[in-house]
Amino acid sequence: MPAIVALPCMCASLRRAARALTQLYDDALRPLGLRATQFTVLQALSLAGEVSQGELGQLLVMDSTTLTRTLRILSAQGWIENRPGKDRRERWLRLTSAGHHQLKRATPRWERAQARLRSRLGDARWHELLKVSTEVIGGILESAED
Amino acid sequence: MPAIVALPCMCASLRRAARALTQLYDDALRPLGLRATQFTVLQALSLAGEVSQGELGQLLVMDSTTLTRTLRILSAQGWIENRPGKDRRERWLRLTSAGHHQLKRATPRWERAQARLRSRLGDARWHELLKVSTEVIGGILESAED
DNA sequence: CGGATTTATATGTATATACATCTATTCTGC
DNA sequence: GCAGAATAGATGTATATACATATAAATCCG
Repeated sequence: MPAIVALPCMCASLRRAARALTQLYDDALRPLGLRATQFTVLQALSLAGEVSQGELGQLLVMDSTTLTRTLRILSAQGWIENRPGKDRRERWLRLTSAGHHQLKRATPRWERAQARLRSRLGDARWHELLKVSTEVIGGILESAED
Repeated sequence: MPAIVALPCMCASLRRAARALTQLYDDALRPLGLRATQFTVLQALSLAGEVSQGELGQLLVMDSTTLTRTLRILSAQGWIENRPGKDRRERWLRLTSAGHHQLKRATPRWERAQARLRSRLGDARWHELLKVSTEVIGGILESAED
């Protein structure tokens, strides 16, 4: 096993960690034909309830046009549905019952991946990483204001 | 500015942070026609010296076949060159002088992005995040051994 | 009210990413 | 040394991602 060398660039370091994490979660979810990213969208919709595509993009800090393609895949699987709102430019998204079911089926595997990682990291670093990976975004969005 | 909501999934949280970071660094490097990912490869090669594609993949925790495409772009720009090693399956990679020059040109912009983020985050969290984002990978690779 | 502006999403395009598979090469056991 | 296994990288394919631009709808202002 190669030792993991620190990188001086925060962006490179976080992207690298994200790649490694994605491997772990993708492996866990692969038997269900679900990618980590797709699981994230299902879980986010389950937590957020009915939201517009733009709101989902804000929640995930993801360009809302990027979501167009991912949502199309999830729609094709029958896991989400969308309908126009009063403002007919918007699309309101929610899980279908098949989507709820798929999320439910995937959740134990996701929990095992989380638990495995958490036990390897230790609770302190686990919470630390979860917290800082959320906080760091604020620092970036502030900068972008100007 | 939307408040950033914590996500329960570590993978989702890290991927989201990586997207946000990538925005910041891409914005900083855009005037040079360089993506954050490409900068990462140039910087990694500068730090690592001449390495094979596989070794670079290990350093970045990136599938070495993924590198094939990125390296092609950097080669087309004249920033890297590769030659076969004694083992003729391998490709040994290194920066060209144009590559060194491009890295040098990009470095001040990268440093400003790093400094901006670091001052927003504070030194403690900056170091924390850099450390944990490196350590978390070990936890994953161990799991994958079995 | 109506034209100009803004906004939400879709589409075209380029890069990032991994996996399955393929080819060329090296290594291993005999 | 050779046949079979293992390895390095290339290629095909699918998804992830952002940006520029297009389209449609809403809002603003005179």
